[in-house]
Amino acid sequence: MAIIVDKVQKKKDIALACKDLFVNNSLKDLTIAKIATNAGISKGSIYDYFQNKEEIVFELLRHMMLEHDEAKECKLKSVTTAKERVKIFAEFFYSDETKELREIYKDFISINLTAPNEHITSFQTECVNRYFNWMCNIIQEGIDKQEIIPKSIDIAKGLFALGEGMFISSSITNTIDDLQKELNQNIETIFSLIEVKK
Amino acid sequence: MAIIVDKVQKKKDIALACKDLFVNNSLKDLTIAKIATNAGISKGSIYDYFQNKEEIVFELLRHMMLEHDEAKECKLKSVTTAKERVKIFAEFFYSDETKELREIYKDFISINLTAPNEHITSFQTECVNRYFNWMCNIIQEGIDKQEIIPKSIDIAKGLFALGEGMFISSSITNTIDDLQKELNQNIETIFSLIEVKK
DNA sequence: TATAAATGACCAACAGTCGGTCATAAATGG
DNA sequence: CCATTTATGACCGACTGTTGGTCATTTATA
Repeated sequence: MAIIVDKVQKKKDIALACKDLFVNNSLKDLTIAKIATNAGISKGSIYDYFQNKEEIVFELLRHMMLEHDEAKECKLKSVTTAKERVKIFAEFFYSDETKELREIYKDFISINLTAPNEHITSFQTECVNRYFNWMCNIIQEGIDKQEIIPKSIDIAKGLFALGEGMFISSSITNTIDDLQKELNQNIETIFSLIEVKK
Repeated sequence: MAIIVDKVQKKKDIALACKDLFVNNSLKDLTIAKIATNAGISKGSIYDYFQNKEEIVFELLRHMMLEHDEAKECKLKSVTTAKERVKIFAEFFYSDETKELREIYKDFISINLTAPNEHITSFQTECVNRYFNWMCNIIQEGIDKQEIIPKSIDIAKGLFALGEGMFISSSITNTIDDLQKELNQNIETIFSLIEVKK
């Protein structure tokens, strides 16, 4: 009897329309009014689709991550060794292609640290868990192929956390001069320790 | 001609008076008015000492960290091996004694990720750099004592970042069941790789 | 015409400002 | 040495502008 909009699709449209806005502005400087204007709808309508500003960030992150994960999956297939794969994994934290995603990711971390939002984080929990598992699989494959020693599996999650920790540290304080260099050097060293000696 | 208050001391007093408030509330729920009431002064006076809410967090963090670092220094002296020292270092991320400090630390990370605040972060940069160096020294000492192999030094910063990354991940998403267990297991595994074989 | 979508005026809460008040230390003078 | 004046900085809270979020009303379409 009346138009029925696809709420799921519209949420996605609104979030993606604001991508540049979120990427180029600090979350604090962004107002609902600006976001609404940018998305070409009114302030009131924003609230028909999202409960607050934070939810828009989550929606945006969700879609950018899905896109990124597909690209990553492809790239991971293009190499064969566990070490190469781990390095590709670490690219998330410094490469140019993921610059925009990282900006949103920072907003996401920031939101969740200041104002934990139980019901929204489920997707992100899944997502990070998926990364942990992904890393575990890469390591396990390396073990199965006898590239690296069995106990490498014990530091699989740690490898991901190492990247995350360095990323946060270098974002917040300038305690790391060159994230890419530092990260890859750590990976090299760790692999020299876990590689099977022939 | 008039009373001159020790601004440095008063900043400290205000910040410390609000410790419980910051520890027990999410930063978002705290208003300047609440903070002022809690500190026993007026809203206007808050602005005589701080530019905004964020600065109070920084001030508070500064003092809690200094206190924590002294305690840590003591504790580090009580053990002898690099592995034990690294484990003590990692306690920051999960122990009961540092619970309050961690809450403020989370606020600090959150603030800096959403609204980088150039002129204030210098202390924190120093602080984190100090932690990095601290860890490097612990590792270097272990190398000098021939407990661990020379190239261990290449993952010293990584060891600290690993803790930070796991801490953030476990705070944000429940992707880590037991931070303490996981962290110590990673340290054990890494040390089993870098320990000098006799 | 019935109903969902979209709107923007509206409100309450908040951060941050500013003119005014007051206590006290210094200066003055008897 | 004490009484009085004066200068100053600490402190306050009313005020302003901005923002997040609501809701009665309007608009569009099937």
